[in-house]
Amino acid sequence: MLDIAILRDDPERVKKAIASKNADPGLVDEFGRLDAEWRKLTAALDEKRAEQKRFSERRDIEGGKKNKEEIREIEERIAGIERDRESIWLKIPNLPSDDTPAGRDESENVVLRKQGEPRQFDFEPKDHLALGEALGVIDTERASRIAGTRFAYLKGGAALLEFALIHYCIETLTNPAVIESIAGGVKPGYHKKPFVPVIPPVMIRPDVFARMARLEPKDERYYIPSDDVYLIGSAEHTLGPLHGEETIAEADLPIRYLGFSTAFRREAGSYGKDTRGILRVHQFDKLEMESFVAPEDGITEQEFFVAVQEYLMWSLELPYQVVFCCAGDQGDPDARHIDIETWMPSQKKYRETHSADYMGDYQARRLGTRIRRTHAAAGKGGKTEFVHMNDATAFAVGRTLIAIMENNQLCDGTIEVPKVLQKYAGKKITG
RNA sequence: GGAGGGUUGGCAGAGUGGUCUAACGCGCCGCACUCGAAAUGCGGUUGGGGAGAAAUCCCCUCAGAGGUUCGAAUCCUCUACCCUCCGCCA
Repeated sequence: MLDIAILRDDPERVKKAIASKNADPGLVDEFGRLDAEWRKLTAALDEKRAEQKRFSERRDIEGGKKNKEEIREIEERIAGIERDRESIWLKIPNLPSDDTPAGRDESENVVLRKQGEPRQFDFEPKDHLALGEALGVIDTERASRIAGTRFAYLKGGAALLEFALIHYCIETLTNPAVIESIAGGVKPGYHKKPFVPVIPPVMIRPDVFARMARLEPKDERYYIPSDDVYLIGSAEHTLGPLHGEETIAEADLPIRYLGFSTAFRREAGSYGKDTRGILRVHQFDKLEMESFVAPEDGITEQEFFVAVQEYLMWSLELPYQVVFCCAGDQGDPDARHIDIETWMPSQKKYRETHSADYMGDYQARRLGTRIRRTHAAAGKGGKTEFVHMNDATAFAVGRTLIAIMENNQLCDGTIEVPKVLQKYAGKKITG
């Protein structure tokens, strides 16, 4: 939810900004019209209510009765307008940061940097499914008979590799020395607090989901009508609301979580896309970073998250590129969106394996997550304001498995385990 | 699934129809004292919203929604959550 002050003070700026995200700028005019009406009625209602108090103080029962009816009338008119205003308000997406590249869709995303060279094979590389089936570690055929398309069994070496990634990731992100060095690389002296590992709920109530601005598109979500809950599409969905309706002391920031959960996605509208293997499936496991910081640290924190992602991918020795997503490719609640794409030899292109989203206060406003300033330095002592939130992938396990299998395959169809994972999964996957 | 008890500001906690404009305390913020701090003293401190150039004034907010009443933290209804016990269960 966007700050109402911006909507009122500079609607033209908002119109321009949301148009760049392919949203309808007419929403802003519609909001302005309803807001003006709402303000007029609210002033009238407040006056009537003040009057009502005076009637009751005087024990003027007759006057109170009559005035009360007038209050009800105005209340009814406001209720409708308020509902309309709210529904328009929620449709207005977050504004892109100043440095977000312009562009209508992903074709206009900007590659910021590349790391590692795609490997030159002296044989024809296979894709992950061919490799996995030959080794007997990925089974989509039986999975489709049992659960439907876009499901898979990960067995043996593939399962071990998943646990290795999880173990390695948790060990890395909870290691104070590693985090200090990554944070220091982003900005000297930047917050060096390690992550707290979390296993969050995988079900979420509709109202909370909406406050996270992640309920839409509903087609993409699994819904369980008997209990009125949704399955999450990312640990972000239940980590983000963790401090809803709370006021966090500034001294306790940043709060950094590393969530591990299964993610559920219906993949509606992706029929026929990426149907082979486990690149796009209904159920996959993911390690997700989520953090709460003071507004002035918001962008640095996102850069820190990207640095963590790069550290992880660099240490796995996988070739990747960092991409700044243009305004048109940003999610609704995002102010700044950066992706990491990893080289997939079978497709001879980089595919998205990570994303890092900076939301500013867009989610925090509706979640009611505030911080209380404790330092008088900036004249902010004791004041509360909305926290700024970031979320980012640490490992989308399935896609990382694909990248490891395809990039590290040998001519005999076995797979070399990245060095940093060998102590958990052995040197090689042979089936 | 059944029975009972709860939910009050950042925290703790009083308040069972009319100065609740929510006590006392802790914490927090500001000021004074101090070289600085602690201690102390004084003042402020839920969160939102509206009107106004401003000073300021007003409204909402006691888990959430609705109701009764001239008047609700307090009475009624529903919902959510927490605690205790029983049942079931990994």
